[in-house]
Amino acid sequence: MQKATVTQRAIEQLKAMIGSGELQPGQRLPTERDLAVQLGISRSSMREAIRALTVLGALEARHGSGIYVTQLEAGDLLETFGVVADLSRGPQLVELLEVRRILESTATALAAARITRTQLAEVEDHLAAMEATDDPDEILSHDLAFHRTIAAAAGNDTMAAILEGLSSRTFRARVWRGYEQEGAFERTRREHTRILRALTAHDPEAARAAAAAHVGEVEEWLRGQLGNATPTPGDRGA
Amino acid sequence: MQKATVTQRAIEQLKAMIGSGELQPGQRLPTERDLAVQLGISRSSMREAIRALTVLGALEARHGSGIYVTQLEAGDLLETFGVVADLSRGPQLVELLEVRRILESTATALAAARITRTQLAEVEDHLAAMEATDDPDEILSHDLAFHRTIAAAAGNDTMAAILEGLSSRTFRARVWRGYEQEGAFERTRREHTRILRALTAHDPEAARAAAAAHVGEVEEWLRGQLGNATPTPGDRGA
DNA sequence: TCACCGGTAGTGGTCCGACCACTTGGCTGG
DNA sequence: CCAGCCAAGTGGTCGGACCACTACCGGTGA
Repeated sequence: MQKATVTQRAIEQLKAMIGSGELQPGQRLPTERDLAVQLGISRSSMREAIRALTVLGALEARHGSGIYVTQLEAGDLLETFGVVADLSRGPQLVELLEVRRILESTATALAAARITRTQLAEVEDHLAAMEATDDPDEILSHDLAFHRTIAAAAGNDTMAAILEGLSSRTFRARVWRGYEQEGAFERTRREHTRILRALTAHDPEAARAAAAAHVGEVEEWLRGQLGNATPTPGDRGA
Repeated sequence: MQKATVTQRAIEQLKAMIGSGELQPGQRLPTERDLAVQLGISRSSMREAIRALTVLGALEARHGSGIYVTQLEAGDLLETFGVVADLSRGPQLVELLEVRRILESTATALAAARITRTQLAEVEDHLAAMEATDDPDEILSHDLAFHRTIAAAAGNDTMAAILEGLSSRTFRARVWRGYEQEGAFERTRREHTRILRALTAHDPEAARAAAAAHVGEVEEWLRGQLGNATPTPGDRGA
């Protein structure tokens, strides 16, 4: 471990400082120049280390102000999860959907037990908004909000953040481009309605089943696409 | 979107090139200097962009050789997940364990249905090795391998990679330091044995229950710790 | 007195050019 | 023919300069 690059070591040191609590959430770090001196490296290398922790969601650099530790909450650290979904291809997309199915069904079940009247109304609004427009972008947007609200109601922010990454806009846009063109719209509408009904009835088991079926539907469709000669979005043929 | 920093834009461009398939897995990129010229930025900024995609697991820089696109497999891209676990604190650790419980129980259930004789033997070996030594490090090591082998047998590499991150060495070491000191060893042994029995019997439901109970045990313990005054590992008291 | 505003010191962002460390592949000499 | 050396090319590091932006402080006028 002695032969690691200088930058890599700087990353580890910063990570250790954050992990050990030496650097508290929200706290401001010394300047890039000072940090570089402290760790005995050049400012260039220091900047690379900072950039690394920035993309990981642990640090945040504000131009003209300074470098700060994020709140280290689920949303901050799991933002990179969306990148994974964006760069995944072919069979891996199916695996991701499988993970989503597992988590989403559980989250929906939890939500059924815990959801408040206010949250329930919000879910209903998004469902209504989906049916009120023809603009695909807007539909997708409300679809995402529909599931996001449910995930939030489940009460586990970490799970919600992961699901957010697994449903990121570009990821879904890629898959849905083909999916919705097969007239799957009506089916999606029915599935969403069933989920909402289960939530309203506070019936976890029904909610779990409805959510699993909903995601599983897309999953199955995508699995079928992979067998075809027609290249699936995100599947760059060898 | 026009006002983003130069480096940030370079990151997006590289990401887009990979996502669109313009850059294939394993392919070698132009040199840093050439890339900088292509995107019209300095080499410093280009290096930061490359560093960013390197920590995300999308690129790999080999000193003296060049920059290459990774295979973009689950293991490559989800490596950052371990960092999340390392930097999470207090209540967030419980949420992570909850996610792990959900995924691990499902993975174990899947494994029960699909596991081969060879894999089963491997799981058994790790269990035996755990009981044959007193060295905590070695025990933890075989414990991780025990679950890793099961996750692999489930047949979903993406899920296995996520679980790997959720069980990363430092994460578990932090939690276990206190956990195992409460004589939870014997209980862990019993739980592992029950999991193995369910796998051997190819009984998914029993496997799911055993795995959920296993993780849930630690989860409950940690939840209890948070209420105490005694600072939990990873919980830097305000 | 207080709100406004201009300036200014300090911060991150960008660029440049040089040199170092390592890999690779070809060339040389046995 | 092969082993070993050597040189070109690559990423890694460094230092310094300048730009863009923020935040704070002081003066100014109502």
